[in-house]
Amino acid sequence: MPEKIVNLKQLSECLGLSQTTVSRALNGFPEVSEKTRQRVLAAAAEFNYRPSPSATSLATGRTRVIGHVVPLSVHRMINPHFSDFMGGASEAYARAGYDMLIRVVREEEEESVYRDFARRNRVDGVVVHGPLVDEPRIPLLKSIGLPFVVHGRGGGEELDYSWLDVNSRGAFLRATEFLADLGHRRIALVNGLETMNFAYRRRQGYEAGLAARDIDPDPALVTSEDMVEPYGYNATLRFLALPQPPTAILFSSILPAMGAVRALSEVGLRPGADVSILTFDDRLSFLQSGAASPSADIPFLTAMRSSIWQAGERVAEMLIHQIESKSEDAVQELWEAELVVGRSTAPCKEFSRALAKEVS
Amino acid sequence: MPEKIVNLKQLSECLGLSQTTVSRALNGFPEVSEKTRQRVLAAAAEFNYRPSPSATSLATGRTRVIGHVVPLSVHRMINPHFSDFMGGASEAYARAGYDMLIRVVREEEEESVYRDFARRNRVDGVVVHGPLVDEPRIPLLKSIGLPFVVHGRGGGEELDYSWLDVNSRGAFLRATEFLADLGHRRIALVNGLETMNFAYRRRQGYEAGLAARDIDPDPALVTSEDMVEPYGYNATLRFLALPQPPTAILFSSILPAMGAVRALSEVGLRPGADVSILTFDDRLSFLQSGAASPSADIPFLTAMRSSIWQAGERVAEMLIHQIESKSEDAVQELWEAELVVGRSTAPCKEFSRALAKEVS
DNA sequence: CCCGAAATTCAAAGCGCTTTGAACAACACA
DNA sequence: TGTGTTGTTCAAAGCGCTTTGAATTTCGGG
Repeated sequence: MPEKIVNLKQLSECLGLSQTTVSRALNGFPEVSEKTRQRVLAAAAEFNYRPSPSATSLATGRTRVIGHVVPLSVHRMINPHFSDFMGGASEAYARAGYDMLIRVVREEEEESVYRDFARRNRVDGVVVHGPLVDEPRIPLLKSIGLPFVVHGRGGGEELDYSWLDVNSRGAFLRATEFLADLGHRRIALVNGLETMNFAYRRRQGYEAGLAARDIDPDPALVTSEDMVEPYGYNATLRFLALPQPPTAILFSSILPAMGAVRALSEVGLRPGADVSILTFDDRLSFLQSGAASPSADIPFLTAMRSSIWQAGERVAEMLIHQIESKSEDAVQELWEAELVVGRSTAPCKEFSRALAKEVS
Repeated sequence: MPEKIVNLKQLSECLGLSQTTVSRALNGFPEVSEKTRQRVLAAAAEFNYRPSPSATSLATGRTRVIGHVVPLSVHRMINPHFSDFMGGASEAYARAGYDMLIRVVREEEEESVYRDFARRNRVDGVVVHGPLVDEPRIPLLKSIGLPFVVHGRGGGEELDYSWLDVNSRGAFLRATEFLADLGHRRIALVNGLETMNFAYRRRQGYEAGLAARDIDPDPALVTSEDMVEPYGYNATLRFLALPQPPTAILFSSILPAMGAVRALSEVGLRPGADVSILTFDDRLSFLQSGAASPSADIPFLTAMRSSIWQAGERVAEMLIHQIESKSEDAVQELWEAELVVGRSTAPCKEFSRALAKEVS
């Protein structure tokens, strides 16, 4: 039996009150007597009254929905980094009583979709994903006045909007120095697409790290693509075929790093012992074992870690706060990735030999 | 400058027409003269008019939004199978002009959320994910009259609701027979959680396959957990430590299978040559290389394949059709997984030896 | 017992759209 | 010239909520 639905009017008639009073009682306005409020709440519970979202949003202009606009380009929705971020965000939304709305659009439609969202109150705010080095969405959203928080940063001015980002440059600087300090001189970088600002910054960090250790960058050791597993597999095999293969490889994500592990095992090389592998690790949830297993004491892969799931949660919180406080103040958070040493990195063999010779 | 927004009333005033006529012209009603319709369309384009979704949905009861209710239990939202499905679904929604709404809820709230969705037209329909062997959501949704399509099937009566499923039992029967025909007698199963109906059916297929080849099932060779990478890693190591380790392992997803590959490489065994590995492969997008790489001619893993992305697209289409045609007819689709032979399976060594001895 | 202030409650006007039922033109036919 | 049709257009009544401005009740103090 399709449950009988009751609206505000019916509820107020049952109570012998006006809609105004019932509405106010339900929404916690102060000018309702405590006795009445209790009566109203009791009746609402009894009849299982729920306000209609469309009516509420028509009347108030607020929807309690946050939008995520996803360009159709395969690269985004698809990937587990994105969905882990969304997992975190949707939990935060759930806690605050919001829903998440996803709209997949053709690249060129993105702008007009934001305009619609804003003009017609489809959503109360949006999250901007994967900002490019030159990011047009940020000025657009500012100009139309739709609340937003960026996951990452655009390339230019950074102070007049809210964002949360990981210190990519710092993380890759640190990672490169770590490998160099193990004696590696030929360090490769398997980077993400460098139109994305985070990838661009990672490259900067990598180059700064090389410079800090007086290593000449070699263009043959750098590659930039979409961060999927086969990419790491192919890149690794290509590197190993070089006249002077790298002794360490730095990966932008754990997915290509897994591809690398597969490639190494196929050619009979061991991660760590033969080729050092260090990866940025977003702590993708499906790669973590639930309970702390004993073998997890020393992780397999050496990594710069930062949870993208938590980033999603935090971005959602920031956005909801911005919406509810109606504040215009930009809030920024820069997270540092944590270096976790695992078994996939080791001192460079050539370096050790050279060192031994020198000592003797 | 927050763009000036124009509503139906203003638009009709500019045109010197009534709201009725303008609304009908825009929505393609036949009783508007062609001349007027053209004028209206032109003006709507000029002023960039868009109807307000909340007003429309308040007036019509339709929202052009499809809901996905995701229980908070970590296992679901999190995993790439789910998000690949969602990727496919959201593309189908985009094509049809729908939005996807995601609501994360505590397990025990799920029922009341469906009730709200239905009563207050929050969404036009919902997709049911991961049906259990005994699935309460199906009768609930039927009783409240909210359109839905199930990805998978419940355990009981299957004919009175719409679903799309892969023939899990058939796929695992086939896979088991394939391994048995390579001479393997000790075949392990690394299954998903068997409260899920699909996992339950996979187990049935596996057991049927063993029975068909006169192999006694060994409980020590079967395990059932959440399908993440470390699970496959741990399970494989555990199997290898058995007094009589399996010579072939059947995986319910490519993620634990990847964990297995990692485990094997750590203990110095080769997939295929030493231990055969066969996995169900949902064609997770982030594991496919974009372009057909030459090395992809013979895939690495032998697998039963079926694209979960496409399943998402199709489920979305079925649901939209159900909503728009208002038809009550249940539609079912059962997809067959395709066996793709890769390099991770090979004849059983013991068996080959036995065979050789016999022949000589 | 009356008065003004404070505490409650209410009727009615939106919010922006769809849709019903009626009105109005235009037209052919007798 | 009047009549019935057909083709167009319209005013107004919702849809279910919030919110304004006014009305009503309550209550302490004179």
